This record gives sequence, C-alpha cells and structure tokens, in this order.
Amino acid sequence: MSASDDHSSLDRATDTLVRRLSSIGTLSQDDAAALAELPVRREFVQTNVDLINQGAVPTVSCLLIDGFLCRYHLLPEGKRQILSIHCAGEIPDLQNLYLSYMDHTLASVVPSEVGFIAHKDLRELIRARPHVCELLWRETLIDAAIFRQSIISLGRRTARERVGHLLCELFVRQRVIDNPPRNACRLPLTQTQLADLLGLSLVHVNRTLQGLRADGLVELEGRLLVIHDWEGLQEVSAFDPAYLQLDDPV
Amino acid sequence: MSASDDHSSLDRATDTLVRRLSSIGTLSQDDAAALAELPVRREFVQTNVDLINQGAVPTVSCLLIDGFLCRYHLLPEGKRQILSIHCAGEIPDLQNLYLSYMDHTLASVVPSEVGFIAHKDLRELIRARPHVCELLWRETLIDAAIFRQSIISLGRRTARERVGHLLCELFVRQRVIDNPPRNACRLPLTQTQLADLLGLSLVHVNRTLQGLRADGLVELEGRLLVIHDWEGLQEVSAFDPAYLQLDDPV
DNA sequence: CGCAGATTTGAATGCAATCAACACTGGTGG
DNA sequence: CCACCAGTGTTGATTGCATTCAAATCTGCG
Repeated sequence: MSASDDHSSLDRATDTLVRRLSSIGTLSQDDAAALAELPVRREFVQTNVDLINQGAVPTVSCLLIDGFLCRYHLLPEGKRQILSIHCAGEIPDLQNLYLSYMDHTLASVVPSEVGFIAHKDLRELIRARPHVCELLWRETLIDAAIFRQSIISLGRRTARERVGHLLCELFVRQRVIDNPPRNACRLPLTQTQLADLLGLSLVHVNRTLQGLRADGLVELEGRLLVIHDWEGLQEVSAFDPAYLQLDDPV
Repeated sequence: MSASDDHSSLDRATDTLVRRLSSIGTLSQDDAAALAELPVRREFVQTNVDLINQGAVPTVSCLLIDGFLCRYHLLPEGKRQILSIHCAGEIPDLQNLYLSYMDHTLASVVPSEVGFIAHKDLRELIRARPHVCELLWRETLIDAAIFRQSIISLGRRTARERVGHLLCELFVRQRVIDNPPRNACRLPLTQTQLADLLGLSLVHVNRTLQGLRADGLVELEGRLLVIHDWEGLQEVSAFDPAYLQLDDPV
C-alpha cells in the first residue's frame, strides 16, 4: 500500500509524485522510473502567491512538494470561495490537464515548494504508460470526491459540522503523507481563510472554533491543531473517511 | 464544433457516447467504432429509482441516454444533498471508474433510459485508445468543474443567485445535446429537489422562483423553463459558461 | 515602537429555516 | 363518477443561525 522504500535516487519532486501515487495504488519500478524522467521545474514561493490564475489557459500542472496550496474563485462583488486546500505530497493541479480554461486560481497559503510539469510531457507519459494514467486519473477522481464533500458541507451541514468535518479531513489527509504525531496535525489557515473555505463569516468561524475547544474536542496552538477527542470530533460531523479512498484510513 | 454526421449504424447507447465525446473534442472514426463495440446493458427506469447506491462497490458506469439523473448523498439525520444533475447525452458516472467506494447514490429524477458499461470493458478500451482515454478523462474533469461551481454557489451566492446560476447552467448544458427552442429548456426537478440541490429550504426556493418570475426573467410552465430575459438572468448570478469548456474542445 | 494582520468580543440585523395551512394536480380504487 | 390520497406548489407567521458592523486585544515583525 503506501510509501516507499528507496527513492533515494529521485529528487524531491518526483519522489513526491511516486509516494503519492503509491499511496493510492501500486506503482511498478518501471513506472516510477518513468515518472522520475519527467522534467519538473521546481520553485519556492512565499505565502499567498498566485501560481496559476483564474481565466488563464493552463499549460502546466503544479505539484506540491512541501507546504500548503489552495484553489479559490473570486466573485465579481469581491467575495471569494476557497474550493479546496492541498497538503504536501498531493498533486492538486491535475484538474486542468485536459481543460483549456482556468475557472479558479491556484495559490500558496504558506511558504511552499512546488514543481511545475508541462502538460505536454505529462500527456506523453500518460499515453505511454496506462498504469500511470490510471493512477493519475484516480487522483483527480479522489479530488472530485473531496469536492463532493464540500458540497455536502456547504449545502446541508451547520457551521459546527462543517468545521468539524474539515478538521477531520485535514487530519486524515496529512497522516497519509507525513507521519505526524498521532493526535495533531498542521492547520495553516487563518480564520479568514477558513471562512472563505467553509462558506461562513470570519466571526462565526471564530465562535465555532471556540465552541469545539470549549467542549474539549480540540486545541489550537498557533498553526497546530491538537485533537483531544478524535471520536467526539468525528461524531460532530458524522465524518467517514471512506470517500478519501485510502486503503488504510487512520 | 459539436456532433455528428452518420452514426446511423450505432445504437442509441453508443450514439450517445459518441455525440457527447464529439462535443468536447475530436473523435476519430476508429475511436467511434471502438466505442460502438462496447457491451452496453440498456435499461429503462421510472422516476426516483436508485441505480447505484451509496456505500456500494461500483463495477459498472452508467451512461444517460434519455431523461435526467442526479447524484445525491444522504446524511445521517435524514437530510440530503443533491450533488449534481445530468441531462440526456451526458456520462454522469465516470466518476467511479477508478474508485472503489460509492460516496453517493446515482438515481433517476424522471423516467429515463440508461446504459450500463462494465468498468472492465471501459478500462480495456481506455488502455487501447489513448484519445478515447483523454476525452473520457476530460469529461470527468468538466464534471469536477461543475462541482466547483456548486461549491461557489453554496458557499458564497445568495438564494436568488444560486437559482439563477442553476437555471443558466441547465439551459446551456441542454443546448449542447438537444437542439431545443432558443429560449426554453426542460426543468424536470420539483421544488423539493431544487432545494436539496441548492442547499435551501423548499419554501425559500418557491419564493425565490416567484421573485425571478415577478421580475420577468423566466416563466415556469409545468416542467418547462421559459427564459424571457437571458441577459438579465445571467446578470442575476454573474453566470459565465466558460467553466463548461464548450467552445474549445481539446 | 509602530504597524499590519490575526483573533476575539459585543450588539444589531437579516436571510433563510421552520412551522403550519391551504390549494391544486393527477392517479387509484370503490 | 366521485372520493380519496399523495405529491406538488403556494402563502403566512415565527424563529434562529449566521452575517454584518464595530471595536478591542494580541501577535509577529521591520
């Protein structure tokens, strides 16, 4: 199932790719080697840097080596909706591989290391390697499953449930990649960003978080989320990690 | 851009596939012929029939030949969220091709004709035909783009904007497939279903629709949506069809 | 120290949900 | 043929969750 023996020969960018794809399926030595051949342009970015802009015609996909990214859409009146956030090791930007118009912006939320891969190269590899194709496709479908959970949250969950669900999801998603402490994970979003992600107001996010803390479910120290009552937190939003399609959910 | 010359030799199921894929890209004679070889199990279903259930392990994908389908998720407390609706000619159910767990239910919303294709057959075809692979993948990515618009609606648009946006989208999406009258399209959803789709209450959907009618933007006769002021309706929600990726097939 | 961004708190407002009837439709069976 | 019923659409009144407005800390940082 998940990671990873000796990718020591690989650089960090393709190592990220290989590990991620290994976590959602089986990757052969050959395929891994082919992935390592991909030309990747690596780049470090600061906080809140737009990487690919809404309205653009994308020619590259972005893979996240370290840090956190988000996708967001700006509405004419200036309001914004964050569509998803992505943690280190994920490949957030396959969504545009076969689309010719960016309906959203891809941006960093903390200082991050990213890798850009030309669509041309990616498509070539996909044509040549059916199994890599399947894994990458699967990655985009899992992405879509996460979108669906957002729809459910925004449509039919209360503020408390939304926040609880998000915290659960972030915790589980980060455990796949890193190997963090059993009861904590990073939460790099400001309350303003949480508000834009959860379709709530800043003030209400603040009060909802206070509620969860008051009930002894979680603690927030700086950018760290400490979970005191995992069972309880799951119950808040009836969180079920099955939609993440992990072989070994926490 | 779209369809289609003589698919007279094809049956309705594969004809649907060919037309849809032709509308989002270029399909060679060879590829079309290969699609026609796919074993499809056709079926007629009544209203509100669940085709593939939440929690199941999917082994087939469902293609919609005629009618309307929706995907929905049931929450523990009995609330439900409709994730998307699909009109005739679309292939709603590629989302599960490389997933092993259904996080939602696929169901009919009106009497419909559907076709089931085994994942096994589909995957085989995809391996053999890179261009078919690309077009089908693109289809799932467009699906995801529609999900993103739902997130934006539910998160940051008012009830009036949500309803307006949905009406615009349905109108445009139906024009791709059918060739309906310039100013009307089908709207087969009850107000209860609209509520579950838009994350609103039944009562509020009713009043919002009345508002749009009172402003002379639309008219609703039975299951038919007549648009009196297309420009105005677009303005209501700042609708921009670019995310549907229609003008510029790969 | 000063300043910008982030978090917190209080008070007022409002959009949409909820509760409760009533009217209209089509289908079914006595 | 009509009574009945379930599903749909409509309307009014009330409630409440979340927003908005406003301002006060707190924090990191140049």
